[in-house]
Amino acid sequence: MGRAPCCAKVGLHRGQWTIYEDTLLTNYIQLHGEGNWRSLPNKAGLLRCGKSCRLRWMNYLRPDIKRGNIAPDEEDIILKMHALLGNRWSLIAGRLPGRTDNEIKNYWNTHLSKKLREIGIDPITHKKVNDHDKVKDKSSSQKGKTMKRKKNKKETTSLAEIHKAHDVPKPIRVNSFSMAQNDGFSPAKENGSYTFVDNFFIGVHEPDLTTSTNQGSLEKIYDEYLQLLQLTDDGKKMHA
DNA sequence: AACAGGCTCAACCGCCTGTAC
DNA sequence: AGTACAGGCGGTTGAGCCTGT
Repeated sequence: MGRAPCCAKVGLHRGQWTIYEDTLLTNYIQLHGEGNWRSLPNKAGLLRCGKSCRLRWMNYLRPDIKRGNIAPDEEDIILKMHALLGNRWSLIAGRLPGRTDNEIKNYWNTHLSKKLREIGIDPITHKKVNDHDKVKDKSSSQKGKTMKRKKNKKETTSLAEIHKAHDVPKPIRVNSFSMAQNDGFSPAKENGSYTFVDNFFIGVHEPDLTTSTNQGSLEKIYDEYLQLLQLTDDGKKMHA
């Protein structure tokens, strides 16, 4: 028996949300709270898929959404977290209050991955690439819109497989982390303005701890994730 | 000014996971 | 234990804007 679609798609609105739809959704959630996304559109009088409502709320309408450019310290967190976790955008977003996974994903794809490539860092492995690879990559990035659109599934799968090579444990779904600070953090090696740990690129900016986020310093955040990875790794060994 | 190509980001799609029954 | 459903996630798309020629 096949899986039922998340919603009947016939007769539903798609594409850009109107101000009226936004108002309906916001009003409904303010009255009844989040959740029950499947039944929400009917109750709120929206001709939208429940998933679409959830996405609109999470990525745009939520009152705690932070708008505007990504700050350098936020960028550092993204780089460090991506180096540790790969494309676990929701986990990374959990460390950036007011930022959404979609926003971070977009920022990574449009700015950071490009930036890394320009300074000779592979955005997937976070390791230095040689000049030959850089040239190759540059030429491929200049391909036209059509070529970009024709990117097929197979290619993306192989990228996903590369990510798996990080051997990053699949995280449990959580909204945020709260862990004890680990004091066993080894200082990063400096290479110009780039920061490497054992030849593994973890950031462009020198972390400015005087402008750290209200979640704590970057070092602390980084420590937490290292500890998390350590714990998960220990757990695997215990079960093996 | 007009056009083409590039860039950005909101939204969609399909799969995965957790949970209730 | 098996099944179905709801929610969540990451990858991808495409409309609209920007920029260079």
